[in-house]
Amino acid sequence: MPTIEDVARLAKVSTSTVSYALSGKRPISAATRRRIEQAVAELGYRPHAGARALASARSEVIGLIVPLRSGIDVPVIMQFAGGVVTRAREHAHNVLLLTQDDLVGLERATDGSMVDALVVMDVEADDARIPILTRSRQPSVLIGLPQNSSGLTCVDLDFEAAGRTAAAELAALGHREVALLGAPPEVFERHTSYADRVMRGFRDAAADHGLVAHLVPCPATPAGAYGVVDALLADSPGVSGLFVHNERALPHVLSRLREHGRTVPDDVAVIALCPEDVALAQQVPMTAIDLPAATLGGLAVDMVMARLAGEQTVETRLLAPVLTTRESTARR
Amino acid sequence: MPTIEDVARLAKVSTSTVSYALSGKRPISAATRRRIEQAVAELGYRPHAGARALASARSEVIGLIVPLRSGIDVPVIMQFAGGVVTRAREHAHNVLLLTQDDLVGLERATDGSMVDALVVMDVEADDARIPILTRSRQPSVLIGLPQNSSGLTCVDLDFEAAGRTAAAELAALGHREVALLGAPPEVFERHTSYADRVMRGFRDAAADHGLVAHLVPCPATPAGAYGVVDALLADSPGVSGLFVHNERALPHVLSRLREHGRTVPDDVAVIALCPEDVALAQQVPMTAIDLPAATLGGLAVDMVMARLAGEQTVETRLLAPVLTTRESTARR
DNA sequence: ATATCTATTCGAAGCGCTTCGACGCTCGCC
DNA sequence: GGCGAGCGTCGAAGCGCTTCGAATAGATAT
Repeated sequence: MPTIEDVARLAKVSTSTVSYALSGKRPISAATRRRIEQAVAELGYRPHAGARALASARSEVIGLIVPLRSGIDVPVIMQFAGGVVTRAREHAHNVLLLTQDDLVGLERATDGSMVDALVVMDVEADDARIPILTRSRQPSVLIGLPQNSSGLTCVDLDFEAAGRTAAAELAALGHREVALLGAPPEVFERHTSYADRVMRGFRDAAADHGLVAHLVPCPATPAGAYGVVDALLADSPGVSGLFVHNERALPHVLSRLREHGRTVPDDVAVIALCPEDVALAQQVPMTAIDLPAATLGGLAVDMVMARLAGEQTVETRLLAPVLTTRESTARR
Repeated sequence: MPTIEDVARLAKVSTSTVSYALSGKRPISAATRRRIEQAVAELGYRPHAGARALASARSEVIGLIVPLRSGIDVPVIMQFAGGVVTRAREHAHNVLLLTQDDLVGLERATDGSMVDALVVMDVEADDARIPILTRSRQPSVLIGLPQNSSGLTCVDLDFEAAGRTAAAELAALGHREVALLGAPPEVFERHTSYADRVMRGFRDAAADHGLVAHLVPCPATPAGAYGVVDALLADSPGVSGLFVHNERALPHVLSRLREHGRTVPDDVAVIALCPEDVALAQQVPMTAIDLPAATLGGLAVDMVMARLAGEQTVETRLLAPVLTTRESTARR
C-alpha cells in the first residue's frame, strides 16, 4: 500500500503539503494541488485509517448501538440503521455496529477511541448504557426517550402526540368507543418508553373527547393478535375505531377482523402507527401515522455531527406526527 | 485517557512489558503480570485502537456488507447480522457496517486498513463487489453463492438440496401435483442465486419423483401473495402440496388458503423454507426446512477468522438442509 | 568462584499521519 | 530600494502502540 510519503515523493512536495492538500486545512496553490491529486490517483493512495486516528484523535467512525432481540419490529430497526448509515456516509463517516447488551464492547469502543460519537437505538426507560455514555468523552444521541433525559440529546417521534392525534381523529370521525392495540407485552415490560407514551396520549385525548377507550398490548404473532381481536370483539362489541401501534400484528389484526365478518373501514375504522411502506402493503391501504424511521436515524446522525463540530444543540427533539388518511377509516 | 506509558509507570515496568503482558505474546512472570493488571484496572486503561492498528497492522475489525434494499427478508438479514456480530465479539473483533451499494466506502475500508476481513451478505450472481474483494488484501467470505465462486470463500445453506428435500418429502407424503411459491420477482431479477437454486432443486426432484410441479415467484405483499394463491387454485386445482420459500408471504398464503376454504394440512400440505421462529409463529406450526441465518453468519466469521490466522480453508461450504415435520403436512 | 544458561524485562525503532511553528518567496507600498 | 505582509510550503515532533534484538539477573553447572 502506498503511503503519504510515496505520494509526496511523486508529487515532489513534503508530506505535510500532501496532508494539507487533502484535508484542505491550509491553502495550497492550484498547481501543487493538481500534482498531488494526480499522484494520489496514480498510486491509488488511501490514507491509513489507524494512522489518521492516532495523529488526529478522530476516527471518523460513529458507533451505532442496535437492539438484536425479541419483541421489536426488526424491519423498523433496519430502517433506522439504514438512515444512520446513509447519513453517516454523507458526513464521510463509517459506522461501527455495537449491540445492545454488549456493555464491554461499548466501553472498548469509546475508551479505545474507536468511535467519535454514538447513536443509540431503542432506549429504555432506565437504560444501562446511559451511565457509560455520560462518562465517555464522545457525544451521543439517543433515538428514543429514557426516563430522565436531562443532559442527554434525544430524538424521537412524538409518540404521545401520535396517540393524541389518533384518538382525536377517531373522535372526529364520529366513533364513540375505541381501542388501542399497542406494542407487544414484552416491550411494555421493558419500559421502552414509546409504548407507554402512545398509550398515555391516546388515553388522555380519548378522555378529552369523551370516548370510551380500551388499551391493550398486542403480541406480534398471528395467534396472539387473533386472541386480542377475539377478546376485544367479544367483550366490547361497541368498539368501532381501532388504533394499531404494532407493525407486525397489523396484518393479523386485519385478517381476523375480516374473518369475524367486520369490514374495514365500514364496520371498524383502523388507524395504524407504522412506517409508510407497511401502511401501504396491507390489504387495505391504511390511514396511518408515519413512523419515519430512516428520517429519525439520519437526524440522529446530523445532531451528533453537529455536536462533534462543537455546536450547541437542543437537548431533545421530537418530530410531530403526521397522519395520512387512506382507505381504512371512514366517517360513522 | 491513560496511555500504556501511564500503566508502565504505575506498575514500574517498561511499556513493552505491559504490551507483552496484555497480549500474551511473550512470557511474563506472574508477579509482574499481577502488578500490571492492577495498574490497568486502577487507571481504567484501554489501548487506543488506532495506535494499535498502526503498530500492528491489525484493526481487529471485520467489515460486514449488508443489503439495505427491497425484496429481501429483513428479519433474516438481521439474524445474519446478529450471528456475525455475536461471533465476531467472541473472536474479540468489532464489526464495521457497510452497505451493499457503497463501493467507495468498501474501498476506503479495505485500502485504508479499517478492516482486517470482510463478510459479504446477499451475494448476487454477478456481484459488483467481488472484483474489489479479490483485489483487496483482506480475506473475505461471502454468504451466498455468486455465479463463479472459484477463488472465493463462500458459505450458504444448500438451497438446491433444500428444494430437492421438499419435493421428495411431498412425494413421499403421496402428493402428485405440487407448487413452489418462491422468492419475490425482484429477487429473481437480481439473480440472487438462492432463489434459482431452490427452484432448480425442487424442479429436478419433482421430475425424478414423477410429480407435476408449478414454479411461481411470489410477491411479499398480502395482495401479491393472494393473487398468486388465487391464480394457482384456479389454474391448477389438483395441487395438494405447497413449498413456500418466502418468509414474508407465508402468513398471507396461509390466510388465503383458509379464505378459500382449504385447510392445512388436510386439503393442502405446506412446507416452508424459513427461520425456525417464523415457522413456529404461523397459525399452524409449519413443517419447514430451517434457514439457519444466525448460524451461517457465525460460521462466516469463523471461516474468515481462520483465514486471518493463515489456515487454508475449503472454498465453499454448503450446509445440509434439515427438515422438521410439524403440523402443516400430512399423508394423502 | 567463574562460566553458561534460561527466564524476564528493557530500550529503541518504527507504524503513517497530522499539525505547529518557521521559512522563503512574491507583492504592494512608502 | 527597502520594508512588512501574506501566501504557500517545509521540517520535525509527536500521537500510543507493537516488536525486535539485546541486556539483566538469578540459577545451574563446572
